Amino acid sequence: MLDILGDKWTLLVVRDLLLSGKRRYGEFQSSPESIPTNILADRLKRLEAAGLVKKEFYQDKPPRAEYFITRKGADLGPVLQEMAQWGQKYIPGVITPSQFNQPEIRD
Amino acid sequence: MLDILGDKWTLLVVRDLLLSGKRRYGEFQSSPESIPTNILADRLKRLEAAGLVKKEFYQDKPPRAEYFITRKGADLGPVLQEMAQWGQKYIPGVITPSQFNQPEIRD
DNA sequence: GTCTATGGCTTGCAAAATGCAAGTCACAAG
DNA sequence: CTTGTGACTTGCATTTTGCAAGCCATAGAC
Repeated sequence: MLDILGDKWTLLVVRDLLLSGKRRYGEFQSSPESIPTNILADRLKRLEAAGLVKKEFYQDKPPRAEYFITRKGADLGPVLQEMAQWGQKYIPGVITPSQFNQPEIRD
Repeated sequence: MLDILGDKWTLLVVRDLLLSGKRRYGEFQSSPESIPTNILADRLKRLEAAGLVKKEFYQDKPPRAEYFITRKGADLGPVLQEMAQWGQKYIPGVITPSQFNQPEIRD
């Protein structure tokens, strides 16, 4: 399990998918933590391989895709929420969004 | 937050402290995931610096210490439990101990 | 006394992962 | 036909990891 999630950037991508409703490459890149682009590509691949994320093309020329969270990935919600609470309590300046959007799940 | 926890080995050490009641260097080393010894030393230092762990010497010659979880560290319990549940559900062969021990907290 | 073991680390170094900048590819707009 | 956008890939220097070995103090075995 920690082989998949034991890594800063992976969790961040899952968080964006799950709590912020981000779907596109550019949206992930624009997160304030500014993930390096090659790492982002790599993590999306790994997450897809691990079945936490589904990649779907919404056009062919040029190929453009969106990333959706799967049920398996969405079930990490409680973990992220607990982490958010902990961060809120102990780390000054953590901003937890007051409301989460409910992500669209695709399997 | 992920600066502290976004790393496989750190979480593993916290888990051992929190759920398995381990306190000594050798006990952490003997976990089935077999953390490299230099990494272990480094993570314990970081955890102490981050205030999740307290190091206490129980003898002087030779110096021998035990590591205790702090309140701050113990509050990660719910996160670990959620992770454990997720792992149980999705990763075959994860063994969750049927009972956790209640850790001694030192601040 | 000398050898071996134990606990808790540190050191050296090769291998892997990361971070940054730059390049690519397909198209769309001005 | 030059510029821009989105989604990546590539190259390479830096950092982190993993493995083995070494070290230090003391306790127990012979």
